Amino acid sequence: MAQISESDAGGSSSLSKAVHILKDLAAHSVEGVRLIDLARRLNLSQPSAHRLLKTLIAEGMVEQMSDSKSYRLSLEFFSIASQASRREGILEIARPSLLRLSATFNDTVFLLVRSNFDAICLDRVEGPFPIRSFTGDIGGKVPLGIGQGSIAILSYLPEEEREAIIKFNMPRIMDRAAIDEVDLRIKIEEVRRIGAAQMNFEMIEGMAGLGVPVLDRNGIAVASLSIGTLASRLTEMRSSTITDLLKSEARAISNKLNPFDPTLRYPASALRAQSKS
Amino acid sequence: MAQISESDAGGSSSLSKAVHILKDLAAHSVEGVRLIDLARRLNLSQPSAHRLLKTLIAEGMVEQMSDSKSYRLSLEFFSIASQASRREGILEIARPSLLRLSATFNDTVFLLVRSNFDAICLDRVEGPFPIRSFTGDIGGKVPLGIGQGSIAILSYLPEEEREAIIKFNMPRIMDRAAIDEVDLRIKIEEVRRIGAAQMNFEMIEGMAGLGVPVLDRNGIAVASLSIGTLASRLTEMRSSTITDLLKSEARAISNKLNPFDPTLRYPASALRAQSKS
DNA sequence: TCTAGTATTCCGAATTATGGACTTTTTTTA
DNA sequence: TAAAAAAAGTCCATAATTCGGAATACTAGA
Repeated sequence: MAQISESDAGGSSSLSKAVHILKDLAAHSVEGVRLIDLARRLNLSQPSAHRLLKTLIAEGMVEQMSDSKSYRLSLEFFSIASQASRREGILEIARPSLLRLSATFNDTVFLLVRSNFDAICLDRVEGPFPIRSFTGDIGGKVPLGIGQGSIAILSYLPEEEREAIIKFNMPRIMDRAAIDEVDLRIKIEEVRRIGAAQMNFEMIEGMAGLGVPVLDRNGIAVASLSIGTLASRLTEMRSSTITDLLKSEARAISNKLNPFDPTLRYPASALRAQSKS
Repeated sequence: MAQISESDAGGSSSLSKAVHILKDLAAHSVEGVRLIDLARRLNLSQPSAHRLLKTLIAEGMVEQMSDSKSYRLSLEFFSIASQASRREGILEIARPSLLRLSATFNDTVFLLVRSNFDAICLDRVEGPFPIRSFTGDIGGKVPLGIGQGSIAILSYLPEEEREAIIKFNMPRIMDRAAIDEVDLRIKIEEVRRIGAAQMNFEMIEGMAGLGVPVLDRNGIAVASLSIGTLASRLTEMRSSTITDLLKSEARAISNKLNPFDPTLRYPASALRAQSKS
């Protein structure tokens, strides 16, 4: 699954390897990872992998299961991350919307957030039907351009940025979906016209979905709200109601998100006073 | 705040520094962190800090805010971290119980999990009253021995381990609560007798709580279920009902956790087949 | 008990990180 | 608005750290 990723351009280092290790551990967090498998998957020598793991353990990011010798991410890692009070952020703000939507439609609802060239699934509320989606579970990533939520975001990025992303992502997209650049551009135009991304053609058999962007104050997408459901359940009528509700929740989130985003709006100097060590 | 931590014993490395950077970024995630401040706080030369940050950015763990030049953790980091909490699946398994409990009592319910010498709050469902707890929000940590949920776990660890923890944690505990070792040991015995930890003496004024352990098949605590409420609401009668319900939910979780905990019970070989790269 | 297959440790070779000095950019002050 | 100050980012010779082959210690299965 998780490739070594990216062009190895320039500053490779032991740190990169360590990060790859963390990612690999995350990808196999349930069963844990054995040293050998890790080393093989990431093309590391066994001693190197071992040394890095040892350091990561010393730093509390990783732990070794006592039964088997397998390694996995430590909870402290999770704890550190959640300490980062991005908590005040979109996740908490959006959660009530997700719950409302899920309860209203009896479908699975997703919150995707843009991260560079990808959309990351930040939250997900399950409906009663088992849904297969591109993003997979919370934490999953898709290239911008695949799936409704993801396309909804892509469609509402500044043109220049969008172009760059399309250029970069097109190969990745074609790799995973039967779409070419023309299809994608047509789709984007449609999304911008309607304000929502609907999947007519089924990219996963039997599945369908609908996504709308969550915009910042400049009208640029930072996230998206989407639902995934059985294709048979997405009739014309339902689909229009759903779109409306998604849009209104997205707007609600935008409003809560925007009024004060100090990290973006205020001159950096104004904040600095607080951060005396 | 965040110290450079620990004895610098043995394997120091650039990786350690990188981890310190990540922790520092986590601690200052609201405003973002400037290169200089980071370097000063962590005793790094500016070029080193810069180089490490560059690598972390290349790996997608960190991003640079475009307005100021400050750095902060990227969403991908959070994405990886959230995988860490999914390890045992206990989060998903326990959530329904939390919801039920919270709905039944109208109080705040916590799921704590053991992590080395601490208990980490993995999940928390809010009741209508604002509750202050030791663990704080999701992701928060307390030393094992402080608070009901935490004591519930401590009480059901193997004796030897428990002793080691008490020895290690006692200073940290006394630092934060008016309890000495004798009090703690008496408390633990009581918990083991009753099967639940109840806070009679109020450690946070006006607050009270009740916690029960979630045991693995060997009767060792891996987590705890607890509620936090106003002291005035924890009458004798309520308290006994609540205890019963907590216990029954804890047992339910245990059962779901145990019958198939492949990572623990099955010969490692049985699992390996699946984990072909 | 023996025999893989792994995990862990050692250690000399060499690749990599390091920080002083320098350039560029941003912010503050006059 | 310009000049000064502060911070960000870059370069490079030096020094230290990482690297991986090989040896050793475990562990599970036969």
